[in-house]
Amino acid sequence: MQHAKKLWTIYHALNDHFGDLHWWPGESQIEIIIGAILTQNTAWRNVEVAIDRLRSHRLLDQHKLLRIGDEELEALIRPSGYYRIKTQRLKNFIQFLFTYYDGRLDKLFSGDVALLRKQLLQVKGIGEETADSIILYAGDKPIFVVDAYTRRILERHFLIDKRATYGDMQAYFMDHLLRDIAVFKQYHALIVNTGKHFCTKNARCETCPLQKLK
DNA sequence: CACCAGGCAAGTA
DNA sequence: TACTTGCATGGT
Repeated sequence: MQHAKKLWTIYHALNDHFGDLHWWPGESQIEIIIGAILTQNTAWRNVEVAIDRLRSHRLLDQHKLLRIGDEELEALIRPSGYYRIKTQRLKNFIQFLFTYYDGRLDKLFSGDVALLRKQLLQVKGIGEETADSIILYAGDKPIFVVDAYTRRILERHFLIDKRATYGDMQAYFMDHLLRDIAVFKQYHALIVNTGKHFCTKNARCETCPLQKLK
């Protein structure tokens, strides 16, 4: 109850400041999935360049990506960094999609969420945050996405201790908020924006909308 | 120049 | 379980 109240207070403070962020940026399910993999430990602006290059080559399409050679894909996504390993990660996902779901995203997202999450985590290169981003933003299914900003903000506001795992933090949100897909999407988006603008690694801004809550 | 960015896997102890 | 390291580009 106490936790729920804090989380809603934070949500409303951030929501008043940033407004509706309409996440995830991306026009199709496959584009969102590709972005989720490419943005791993990488600035989003670099990912945008890579995605635009794929778009201009009409490659935001699992059927096309199934056929593409490693070298061509590496060259196209190079601006997003880790381009060799990310090429393999993208192809790992595409292989998975065709092996178990006939290459169809509607099939991928038609079953049980918990099972889907386990399956995604089997794909080499998809960890918890990437799996949850795919499920929430591409699949439009209720799950909360945790990232480095989430940990930093929760720690700085004494809502979790340093030893908390990803699952601990995810449960913290999912157990104390309404199970509302739109809220989950917006809350994570608000956290990322707060992290980018106010709560960077070694800078804490006095104008952060959360400062006045303390 | 150093440090950071919407992680993950593999190795070590 | 809990650290450590490699992966790579582009902005500040």
